[in-house]
Amino acid sequence: MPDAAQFFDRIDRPARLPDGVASAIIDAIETRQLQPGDRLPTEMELARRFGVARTVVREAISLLRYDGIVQSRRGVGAFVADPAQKSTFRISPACFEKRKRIVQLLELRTGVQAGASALAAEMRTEAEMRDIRQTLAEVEAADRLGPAAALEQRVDSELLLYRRIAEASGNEYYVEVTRMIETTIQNNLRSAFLKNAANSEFGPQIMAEHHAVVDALIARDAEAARLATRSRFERAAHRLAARQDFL
Amino acid sequence: MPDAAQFFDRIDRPARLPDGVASAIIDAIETRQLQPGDRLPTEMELARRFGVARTVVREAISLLRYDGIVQSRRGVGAFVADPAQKSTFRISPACFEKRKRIVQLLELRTGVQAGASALAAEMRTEAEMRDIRQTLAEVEAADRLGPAAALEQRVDSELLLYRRIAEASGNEYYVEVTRMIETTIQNNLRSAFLKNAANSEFGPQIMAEHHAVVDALIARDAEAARLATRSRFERAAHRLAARQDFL
DNA sequence: GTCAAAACAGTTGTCTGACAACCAGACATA
DNA sequence: TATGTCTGGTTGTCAGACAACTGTTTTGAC
Repeated sequence: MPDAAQFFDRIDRPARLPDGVASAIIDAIETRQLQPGDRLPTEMELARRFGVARTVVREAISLLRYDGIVQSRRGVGAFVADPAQKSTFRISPACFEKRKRIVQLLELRTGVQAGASALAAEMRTEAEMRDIRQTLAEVEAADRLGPAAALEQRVDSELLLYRRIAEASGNEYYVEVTRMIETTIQNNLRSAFLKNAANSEFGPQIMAEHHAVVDALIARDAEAARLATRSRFERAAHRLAARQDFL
Repeated sequence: MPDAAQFFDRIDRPARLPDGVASAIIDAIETRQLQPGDRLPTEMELARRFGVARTVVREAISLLRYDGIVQSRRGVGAFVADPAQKSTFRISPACFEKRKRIVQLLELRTGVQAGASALAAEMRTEAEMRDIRQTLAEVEAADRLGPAAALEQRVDSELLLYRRIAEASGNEYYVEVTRMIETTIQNNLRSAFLKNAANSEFGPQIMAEHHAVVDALIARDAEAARLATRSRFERAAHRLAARQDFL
C-alpha cells in the first residue's frame, strides 16, 4: 500500500541531554581546550554551566569513562585520560560528512574484510562453505532479475555473503569488527549504496568478483581469497566514490 | 632507592555499581535470557532486584544504549536491540582469560597492522619515513644492550615503531583501530610481553623482521610491506603462544 | 453501536536535595 | 621530622518528586 507518509522523516527530537553534554565535553577535548591530564570542572560546575542537573552531567561523564576518554577519582575529580587509553573503536556519524573520511573507512573495510577472507579460506568447515555457496546463489538470483528489481534484497544478500565469510574465519573479533563497520556504513550511506547498486553494482563483472572470492575459499587458497576480496571491495569503493551524487 | 613498597599492588577496590549492573544485563542478553526485541524490566524493577538506586540502573542502561545494545523509548521502556546494530568495537577484559580468544585477538592485530603497513608504503611522506627510521634506530639501540637491559624501553620503542607506521598510512581509522587493539593488549598482557621480550624477542633475527618491514616502506612496496608485517606479527604471536607461562 | 476525545496508569527523562565515601592539604602534636 | 586530626571539597549513591511521553481504557456525543 503506497503511502505518502514514507516521505516524511522523523522530526529530529531534541537529543537526550546527557548525549549533548558528552559531545560538548568531547569537543572541548578534541579542540585541545582540555588536554590529557587536565581536570574537568566539577560536576556541580558543569551542571551550572550547561544548565542541567548534576545527574545529567554524571551520566555524560560515565559515557566518557566507559570509552576510556576520562578517568574519575572519588573525592578528587575527573581527568582527561591519555588518548592512548581509549578502549573503544567507534565511528562517529559526523565522519560521514567528509568525503575523505568515508574513503578511509572504505579502505579499512577492504583491509579487514580481506583479512577475514584469508583466514576463512584456511578455517572454513564444509557446512560453512555450503552456506556461503547458498548465499552466493541468492546474490546471483537477485542479480539476474536486473539492476532495479529486488534492489534491497540484492544488496542485503551481498552483505550477508561477506558476513558469512567473516563468520567462517572462526575469529570472533573479525566477525565483530566487520559487522560493526558494515552496520555503521549501512546506517549512514544506505541510500548511496542502493543508488549505486541500481547503476553499477550488478551484471557479470560484479558476479565474477564474488565468484573469485568464493572459488578461493573452496580451494582453501588464503592468498587468493585475500587478493580477490581486496580487489572486490577496492573496485566497489571506487565505483561508489566515482558517483556524481556521492557527497 | 630500593623500596619494599614496590611489592605491594594496589588493592582492588569494589567496582562502580553501574558497571556491575551493566555487565549483569549484558550477561542476561548474551545468555539469551533476554532476546533482541525483548523489553527490559522497568528501571524501578531493576533497581529493586539489584538492590541499588534507580540512578545507578539508569547509568548502566545509558552505557548499553551508548553501545547500541539496547534502545529506550520514553514512556514505553528499554528494548534489547538487534545485535547487528552494535555501533562499537570493544574488547572485554574477560576475553583475556581464554587462550583461544587471545590468539584470535593477535590474529586480528596481525591482519590490521599488515593492512596499515601496506597503505603506509604507498602514502608515507619523507618526514614520516625519517621518523620511522629514527624509531627503528631506537629499537636497535635498545636491542644491542642485551635481552634484559632496558626491557620496557625496548618493548615501548617497538610499539612506537608500528604506531608510527600506522600513522604513516594517513588513514585515521587504521590509526585508531591499531592503537585501540594495542592498548587493550598491553593493559592485559603487559607482563607476558615483557617476559617474552626478555627471552625471545631480541637479537638479529627479530631485528631482521623489523628491517624487512621498514625496507619495504622505503621502497614503497605495498605488497612486501604487507607480507613482512604479517610475517613479523605472526612469528611474534607464535613465540608468545609457545611460552609455558602463557595462560 | 461507533468513533473520537479525554482521562488514566505506567515508563523514561530530568530535577532537587541529601548523605556516604573518599581525598588533598592544613594544622596540631609528640 | 613524623604522625595523627580536622576541614573543605569532590565523586558515588540514595530517595523522592515532577515533566514528557505512550498505550490503553473509559467516556461521551452522535
